[in-house]
Amino acid sequence: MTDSQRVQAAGAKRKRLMAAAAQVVHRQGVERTTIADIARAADVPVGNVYYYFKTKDELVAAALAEHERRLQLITGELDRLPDPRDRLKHLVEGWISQRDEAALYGCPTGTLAAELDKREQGGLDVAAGNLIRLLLDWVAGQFRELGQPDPDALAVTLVGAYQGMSLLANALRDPEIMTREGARLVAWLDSL
Amino acid sequence: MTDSQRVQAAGAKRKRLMAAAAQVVHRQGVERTTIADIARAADVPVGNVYYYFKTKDELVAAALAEHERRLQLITGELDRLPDPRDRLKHLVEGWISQRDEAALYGCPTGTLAAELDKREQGGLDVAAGNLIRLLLDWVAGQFRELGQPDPDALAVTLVGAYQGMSLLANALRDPEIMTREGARLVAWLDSL
Amino acid sequence: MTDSQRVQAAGAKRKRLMAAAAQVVHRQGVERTTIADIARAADVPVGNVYYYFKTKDELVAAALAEHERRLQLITGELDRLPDPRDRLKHLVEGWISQRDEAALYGCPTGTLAAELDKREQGGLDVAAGNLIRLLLDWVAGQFRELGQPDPDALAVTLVGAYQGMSLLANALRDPEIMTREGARLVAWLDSL
Amino acid sequence: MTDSQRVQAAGAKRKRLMAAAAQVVHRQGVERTTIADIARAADVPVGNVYYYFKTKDELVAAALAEHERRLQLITGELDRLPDPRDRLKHLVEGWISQRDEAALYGCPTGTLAAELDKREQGGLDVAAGNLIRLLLDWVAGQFRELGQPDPDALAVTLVGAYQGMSLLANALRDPEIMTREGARLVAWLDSL
DNA sequence: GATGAATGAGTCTTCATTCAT
DNA sequence: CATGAATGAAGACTCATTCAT
Repeated sequence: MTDSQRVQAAGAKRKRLMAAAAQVVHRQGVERTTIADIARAADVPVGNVYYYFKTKDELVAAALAEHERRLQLITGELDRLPDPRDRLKHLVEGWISQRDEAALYGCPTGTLAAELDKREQGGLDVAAGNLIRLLLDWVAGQFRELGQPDPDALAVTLVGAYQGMSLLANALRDPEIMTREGARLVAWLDSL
Repeated sequence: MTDSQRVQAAGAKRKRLMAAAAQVVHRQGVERTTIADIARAADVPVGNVYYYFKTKDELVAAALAEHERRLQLITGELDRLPDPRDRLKHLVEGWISQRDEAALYGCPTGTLAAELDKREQGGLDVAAGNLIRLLLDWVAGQFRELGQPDPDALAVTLVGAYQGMSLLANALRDPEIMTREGARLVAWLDSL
Repeated sequence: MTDSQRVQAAGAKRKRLMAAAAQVVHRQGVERTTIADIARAADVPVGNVYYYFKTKDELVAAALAEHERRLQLITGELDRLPDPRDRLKHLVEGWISQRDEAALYGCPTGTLAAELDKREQGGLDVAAGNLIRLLLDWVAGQFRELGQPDPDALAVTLVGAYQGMSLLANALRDPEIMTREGARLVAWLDSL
Repeated sequence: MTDSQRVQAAGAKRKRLMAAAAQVVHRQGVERTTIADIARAADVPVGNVYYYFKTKDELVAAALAEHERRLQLITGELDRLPDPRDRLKHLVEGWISQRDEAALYGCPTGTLAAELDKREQGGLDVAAGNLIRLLLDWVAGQFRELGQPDPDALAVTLVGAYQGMSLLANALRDPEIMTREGARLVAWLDSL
């Protein structure tokens, strides 16, 4: 193994841990997830996890960062579309396509934020809030480009609707809620 | 102390525990709440809790039942209004009036459902779903009375919006989100 | 078991833990002593230790308190002697009588203070210092009664000599150092 | 880099590790010092430490050896003085000049010996004892040259006083104890 | 029923030591 | 020799649950 391969492997392990943290925490929640769970999912010995993340909270922060990375990927992709309305509609369609995941585990960011907001220390609640704000800001930017009078309020409405429908789909174990509400949102976007 | 007084006292203790469970769990989340936390809030000795609730899960179920009781109280009150549209508008205004609580801890039912849905066993996830369904059904009933074509879908939209705005208010620590989105919902109800 | 017996038993367990903490910590040092070691010595299940002492540091503080209690016992006993010079001489003779213990584990208070002073947080270093100050003050009081011009300095000399001879006896594993240095101190006291 | 330079560099690294071990262990104690602490202080990668010292105990032994080396330096220097009484007085004055260090961390050798004597295996306790014996023997030699009847006992008294005053200065965080007791020792040496 | 105390399984975290290159 | 990474054996601490009166 050459040096660059080793560095890659090390970076790869860190990435595996981040992805595993994001996935396992999404499925089980922060509090019900043990370091051992994440280690197992990433195929890393427990003791070794601490080489990459000094505390469980750092792993949760890494999960948040992973979700942020994914959000950036998605919005980056959408930004290539010329029409902001199309961007928003594709965003909603992406949500709909994740309906089964949402019905099983809810929105990754939303459920994480809800759980972390129960904490009083550590600042992870703020980090989760910032992640949601990132989405809100991007959405507001699209409404602004569309010439809407109050883009921030519209962003809250759209993202709020997403969070609400994810929560209901999850609570009722019914992915079709995502489909129906998603369709309504697309129609609403078209009506603006 | 007579027997009936004792029974009353015992019943009172049970009620105190349910109310404490509902409150503490709302504030701290299920996993971060210990039996001792609830016992302290209810002013009941720890060892005694188990005479009323055999497991922690039963206490969580009791918290759910307490929220159901409160929901029944609210809808029962609203049912006295002659106009179903008014009932829904008052419901939304009630949500707005709870904005500070929502910004601090989110919607009691929604955050509880989100957390319990991460579980695979015990059936508490179903119980939480049923509680939300209760609200959905009542809301759908109002839309039905209003002669709306798809009352169930409208109920999902309204309750989803509530869950979403609560989550955002909580994540961003901004109660005004409740005020603004609530106003939008009232206007929407008026427009139907 | 009656209530008073139960209270006694509970108090007895706490005392057992304090005595065990004092002994085991003296023998093994703070850092090499595990909670399990103390629990075993006190014949208490590990988990139960935390009912009485919330952290390991509290157990160490309890060991310090135990040593303070013993010091109070000793000085209280010595105070019954009419002559302050006799009190000091008996104090030294007590040290000599502990020579085997000293050769094996050093002075309980001194070794504890030396170890705790390596810490930066927690305040246990200060507590250990206060314990030593207690002995210093009592000794200074005797010198004062004897009409000595600088009782505090003499106390430092006497207690310092005790700490030094304990450390040397321990390091060289030679209890006779206590005997010889003790005899010198007694002669010195007589010469004042 | 030539071979001899490499050997020199390697030797330098070893020396850096020994010095770092002596310093860090003095400040933090053996048990609270990690290999990583020493490696960092010596600016040596952690994994590399094991090429020089196979175990942590060997590093502690190296710290002892470093203290022995320093002791040899000091006594070697003092041996150049013609008068053994002067040698002892300078020795004491050296202790006084280290008073701030003593108040913060105690006597390096004494605290190390006290901590190592809590161990049952490994022989480090014996090594620490030997180091102290080295000092005792040198001091006894001076008293012998002075024609004192019991030089060994006097050495125990002098070194014991040093250990005691260091411990008290450390426990009470008061360097002036070193100054005052040191002055007393100098006067005592003059009176012999 | 009431209560303080007891129990032990589970979790996070640290760190000496070893390994692969 | 050099080095970052790997490993696993502890150890502190928590807490749901049970027990003895």
